[in-house]
Amino acid sequence: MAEDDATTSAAGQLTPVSYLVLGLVARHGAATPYDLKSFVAQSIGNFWSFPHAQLYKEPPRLAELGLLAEEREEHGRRRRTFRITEAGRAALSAWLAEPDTSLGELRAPGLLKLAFAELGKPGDVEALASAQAAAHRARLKTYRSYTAMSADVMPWSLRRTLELGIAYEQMQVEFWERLLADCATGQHTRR
Amino acid sequence: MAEDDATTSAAGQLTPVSYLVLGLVARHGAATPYDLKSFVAQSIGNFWSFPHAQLYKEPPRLAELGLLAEEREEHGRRRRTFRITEAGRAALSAWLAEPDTSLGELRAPGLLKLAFAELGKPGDVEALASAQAAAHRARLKTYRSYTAMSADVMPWSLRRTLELGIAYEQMQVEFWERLLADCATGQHTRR
DNA sequence: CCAAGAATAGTCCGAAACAGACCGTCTGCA
DNA sequence: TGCAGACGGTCTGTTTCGGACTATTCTTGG
Repeated sequence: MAEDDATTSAAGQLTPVSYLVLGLVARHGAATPYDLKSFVAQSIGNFWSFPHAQLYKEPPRLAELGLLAEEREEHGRRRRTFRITEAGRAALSAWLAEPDTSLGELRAPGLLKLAFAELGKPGDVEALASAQAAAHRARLKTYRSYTAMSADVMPWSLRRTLELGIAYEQMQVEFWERLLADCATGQHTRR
Repeated sequence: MAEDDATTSAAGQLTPVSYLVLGLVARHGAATPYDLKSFVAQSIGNFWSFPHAQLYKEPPRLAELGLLAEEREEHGRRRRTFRITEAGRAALSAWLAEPDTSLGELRAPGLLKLAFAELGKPGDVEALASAQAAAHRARLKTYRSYTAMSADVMPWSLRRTLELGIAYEQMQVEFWERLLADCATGQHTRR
């Protein structure tokens, strides 16, 4: 397999983190790992946590694959700045072009606890539901405050993901509040 | 710290998987790792994937901590059967009793792709939205078929988590269908 | 002006998680 | 009776994960 087709040859080794990095670098023109860390923290990181160590490890790896170009300060903080290459842009485009049918995961500790609520003491569910509702309400509020951002810092695609985040949190709040209400009326063991 | 308080001493080393195993064993009285694997596959595994290797590794670990009791066939398939101990029941109760405020994660590859959609070709988003909507509709249908199950195999707590699953998938379907509709009318780049 | 502390920027490591290959055992039924 | 498919389990090599740790630069108030 020749190296002149980065799209094909590298695709197998690219993970979600890879595309996250490629996408962020492409969007911003150039970025240091630290920049990536910040971008992630205020966007996708809300849904999907990426340990920052990964955001430092991934760019050099992508550079080796020829998808990014690296340039490093010699002195001071020795920042590493990355830019996307043509091959990188191609790999990103190819990924964006293939529609994804995978469903992802919903790793919610509260949900796991609820699944075994029947084994706990009577009051436990109420407390859980109440805590969860509050936590999700808080996050919903945060998300809503983001909607005020201007289009410059928030491309439409990002705004769309924010909308999903809002819809998700709203659903969670409704779910836990409904559960709480049913607990109050003794409905929860029936149905 | 004395060993006579398993609740306190073991709590630090217990992960979500631990409680999943404790809970399943408690619910069913006794279980082999293989049973756990099956239980997980048809319930929580839909939201949160646990590699089966973990469900084989965790029970012996919990047995060492005194939270499970192990008993093994000497011949044939050499099944390992686990039962919950008093200490295990206590640890589980303690976990259920503390309300959880963590929000969990939403690891959805489609969402990641959407976040960078602005960098792709015009038709890409439609294809993605269409594929995602279809996938979530399919899962929604599966979940709905589960609601027919009797209360024997489906305790109320599990039924509740199923309800959340349904609400979640419904929200996803609506989100992607709305996006698709907006694409058709050229709305997506504005807003 | 300068010291303290906050924010910036990056490295490193051990412990888990993870995916999946692989291997025996048993049951039903053709 | 033989074999397909479900059962039941072990193992291994990578990645991921979380967090501790270091060093540089900026800010601010005394």
